[in-house]
Amino acid sequence: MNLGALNPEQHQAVMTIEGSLLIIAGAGSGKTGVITHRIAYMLEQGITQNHILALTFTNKAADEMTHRIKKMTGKKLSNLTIATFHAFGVKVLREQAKLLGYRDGFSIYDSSDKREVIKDSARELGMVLEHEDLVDIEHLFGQIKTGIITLADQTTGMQNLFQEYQEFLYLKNAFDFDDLVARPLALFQSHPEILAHYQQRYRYIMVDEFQDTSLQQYQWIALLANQYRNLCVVGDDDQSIYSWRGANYTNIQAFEQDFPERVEIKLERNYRSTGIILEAANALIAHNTNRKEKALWTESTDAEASLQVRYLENDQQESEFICDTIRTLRVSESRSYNNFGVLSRNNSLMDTIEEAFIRHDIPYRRSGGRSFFERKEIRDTIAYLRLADNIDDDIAFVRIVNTPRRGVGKQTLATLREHSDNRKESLYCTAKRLLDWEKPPFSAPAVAGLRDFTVTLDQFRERFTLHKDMARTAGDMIEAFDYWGGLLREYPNNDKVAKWKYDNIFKFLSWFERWEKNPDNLEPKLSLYLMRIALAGRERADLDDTAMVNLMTIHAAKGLEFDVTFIAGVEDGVIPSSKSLQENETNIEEERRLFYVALTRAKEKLFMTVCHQRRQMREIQLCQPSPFLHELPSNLIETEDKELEPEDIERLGMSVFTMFKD
DNA sequence: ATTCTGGTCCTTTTT
DNA sequence: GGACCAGAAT
Repeated sequence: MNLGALNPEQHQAVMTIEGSLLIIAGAGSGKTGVITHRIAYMLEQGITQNHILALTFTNKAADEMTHRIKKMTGKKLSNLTIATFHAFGVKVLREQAKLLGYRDGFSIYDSSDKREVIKDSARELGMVLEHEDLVDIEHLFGQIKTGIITLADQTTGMQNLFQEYQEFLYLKNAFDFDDLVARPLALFQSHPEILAHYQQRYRYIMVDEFQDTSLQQYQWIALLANQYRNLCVVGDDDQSIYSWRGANYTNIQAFEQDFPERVEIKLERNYRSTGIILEAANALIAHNTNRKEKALWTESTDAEASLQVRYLENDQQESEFICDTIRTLRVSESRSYNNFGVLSRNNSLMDTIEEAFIRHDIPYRRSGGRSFFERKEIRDTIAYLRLADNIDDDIAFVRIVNTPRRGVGKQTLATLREHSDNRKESLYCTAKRLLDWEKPPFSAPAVAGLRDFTVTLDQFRERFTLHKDMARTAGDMIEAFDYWGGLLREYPNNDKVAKWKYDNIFKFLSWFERWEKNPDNLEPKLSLYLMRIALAGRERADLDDTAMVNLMTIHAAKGLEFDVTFIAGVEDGVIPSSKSLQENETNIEEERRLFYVALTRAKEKLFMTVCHQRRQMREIQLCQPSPFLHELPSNLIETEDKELEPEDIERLGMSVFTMFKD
């Protein structure tokens, strides 16, 4: 380990391993390096892996850290816990599942699964829900579970629905995302002996991205750290961008109160961005109130550096500009594709850009948004696996019982539901029970379809319990269910699409296989893989290290950096998002932080693009530049074709007029 | 009667 | 491009 490379503040942060520690780490201040060095130092001091817990927000960050520490120490890290809060929650829940009446191999429900369960619960109570109600309730239940609001304050109808929802989850042997934090916390609060057990085990705790912890997550780790009080939190209040998910940057203040003996270290030297970019970012964030004063500084002065704003006519031209610039810079400055990052406030903006990348043959990697794992064929495959693993997973059952089509429709499902509700039995078990009747209460095709389905699935369930060649088994299962035939029927005159989709499935299975066969993987079980992908969700396993341009939301870009960064759609209503401001005007500060995060991703060159008009949901919308642009010192910004000179504003006015004429 | 097929609305950010 | 509801095909 080379501690010499650290600056004095970083050095102090690494060496302070006993007691509580608050590290305020500005953007690009080498935070990850400090955390990994600190863990490596602990190991060097003879602290066993067992006693160390490091919590992060994304799997990517956790993997990156593990990788770096492994490289630094050259040790096998099988007992070191570096995980996301949610993954750590799963670990605790697996260890304590019995206590909660759950069986091993429970399912984890994401928000669309959650919505289905709410629907089921409502149906059970005879409630009819509009789509909007559903979204609201989903949100409400999340808030109840994360402790933002209390169940007792809700109407009796809502309380009943919530109870029913919980009951349904339990019957399906499933947890939703919020449970992964809420249940372990509740367990620690109600069972002192369990808490004591985990306190003994995890004596050194570290939390990354502390500004993004929810109140509940903070309570959880504060409880865990209460015995040994070796808690180190690392955060930057200026990069708090998850308040909509319950993140509460006042946790920093709570920490200061709860751990008065803490040591506080500020990392203010930035190693990432050039002076121009940093100065602009500092000027922007200074507009926020109620923040910890920071002065980021850098010694980097680079002649190549630049900060540009480009005004384009529409989103097509914006995409063209981005493509052109990437292609030009790649050649003229011999940069590799993966040194480029293209960021946007929301997913939908990326569609046009993505199309342009395809048109121009620019290899790209799109993360966040509708990812690989959200493709229908992949979700179907996962549902097959989920049901094979957890027979009570009704949501998976409903998804695939008629995929490919096998004559099991609405009516059959209704009958099935009716019979399962009476007995509190899962749909799959109900189906099997009813099929054994002399005269099953289904139509003839449905009987045949269900029979086929259950027989095949049972056969593969058997094979999965061997925990051997699971990816292979999964492939055989897809084949046995004739997914290929289903695809051909679905795309009768487009077998290219069918082929592509089928290939996706096997690409997915090859990742599964790689995970399964990895020698570092101590417990290759189907349920563990399913949990892993449920938690990794949108993050695609970065298996291919081919150079690709990175296309992502600003949220997804946090913690990353790019030599050349584009921020697309720097327009009023996009960033700051009108939706967000509608919700609450004070959200402007969070939107500003979001923009701050975007700016500070750039190392050398930063391009911001603004369109005059943009196609959104079949309609052409006129756009104004983002008010945040005025908060950047104008002397730093280059606008190559000075389009905002008075005569051009007039021209813009003209085009607005022409628009309305149509 | 039941499954299937073809038209509508809507998209902030994610573990 | 998907979830939803209304008619067509079996």
